[in-house]
Amino acid sequence: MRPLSPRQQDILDFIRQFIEQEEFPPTIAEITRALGLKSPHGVREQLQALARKGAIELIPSASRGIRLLQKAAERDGLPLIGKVAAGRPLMTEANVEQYCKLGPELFQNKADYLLRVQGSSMRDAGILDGDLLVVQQAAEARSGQIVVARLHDEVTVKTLRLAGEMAYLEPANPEFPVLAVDLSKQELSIEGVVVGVIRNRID
Amino acid sequence: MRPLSPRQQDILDFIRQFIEQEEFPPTIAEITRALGLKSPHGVREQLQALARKGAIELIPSASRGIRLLQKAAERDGLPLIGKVAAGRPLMTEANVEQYCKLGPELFQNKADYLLRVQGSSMRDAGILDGDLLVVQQAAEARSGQIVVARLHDEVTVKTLRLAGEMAYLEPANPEFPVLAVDLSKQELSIEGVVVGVIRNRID
DNA sequence: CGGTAGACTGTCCATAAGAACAGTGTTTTT
DNA sequence: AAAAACACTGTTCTTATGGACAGTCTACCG
Repeated sequence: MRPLSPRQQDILDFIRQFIEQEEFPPTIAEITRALGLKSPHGVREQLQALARKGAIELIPSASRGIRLLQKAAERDGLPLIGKVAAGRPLMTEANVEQYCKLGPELFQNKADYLLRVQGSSMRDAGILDGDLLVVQQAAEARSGQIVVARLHDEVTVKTLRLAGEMAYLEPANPEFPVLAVDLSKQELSIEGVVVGVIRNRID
Repeated sequence: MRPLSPRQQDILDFIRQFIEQEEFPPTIAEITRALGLKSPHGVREQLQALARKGAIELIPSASRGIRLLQKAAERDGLPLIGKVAAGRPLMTEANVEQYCKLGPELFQNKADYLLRVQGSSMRDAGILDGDLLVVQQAAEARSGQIVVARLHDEVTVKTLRLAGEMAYLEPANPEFPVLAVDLSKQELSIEGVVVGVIRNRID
């Protein structure tokens, strides 16, 4: 989306806030008054500019015919990725089981997708089989973070430890082995960082 | 709220569906057309009836001035209860830290409120200090369920075990003791059943 | 048996609101 | 230096929309 001018941002912010408060979009005249302008035509042009830039959609001849075109994540929620098909990127249509709405209050807007945990290798970190991990997409991670990583075409969730050229993928369960990766020889790709956990089945 | 007539329910359903699809409420004329009616006045009366019955709010003179009055949980999200003030019921205004929106896809609409965990007595059940428990309000629970219970004016989260007149509140951490309650002598009140866990701080 | 609520048709009015045209001046980009 | 985008004022036109009045018919409820 092309960048918005400050004034266009003002208008967009006002529309957003108005919808939040009133539950329906404002009329052009209401926007005009709110911005302290005297003629509705200026606002009208700005709305058309916003529509051209893809920020909103204008429904012709409909009163309050303004629709915000926010990103899919806000409208449909976060994609929930269940089984991961081998060899394909995580966020593929085929991997998405459903979409889950999650307020931005939790996870501070960091969440990009949800991933269903398979196995109990992170049990001692309070991550159990069947839990949903809240993942922020990232290509890099700091040592000590719990990451979603891809190694030999397999996706795994482990605590990342970095030491020079070596990377260690540590489980949080003594029954599982630590995976050691020599970054100069093998490729380890970080898919994301775990920022939260959701468990919706108790027992 | 007084019961709605079938026709009023139709209209309410249509408004709901229209908002879902278009992101703004319909005009009276649009409702009229959608229901296959020929005069807008009938619809108008029905809308006023719906407003009297508290299902909607009509904003005078505003085009599309219909506001759905659904329950607070749907609009504001679930109340998040942080520290519990002693001696007072859980769901008191003063106990609510904030409201969190959670889609109904997770937790199948069972969630009534969120409760912040204090302490690690349920560690081995994957419930850690600071986690948010998703709680369904209930006065009774089955043996084996993880419950929010009140004992001597103190709120605690434990696994419930029932055996005749005795109730046991079992922690999921060997460092904590099992609480035994003789139901014929002491009162144990169940506040709710844990139906999920949310962790929004990793590390 | 009258009263009330529900479920409409049909007409009319005032105004709310989108759409369009004619301008003005500034800033940014090419 | 010209073109394009930005940021407006001001006016006019049409239609979309809420609001009101006058009726009709049915089903209940006490």
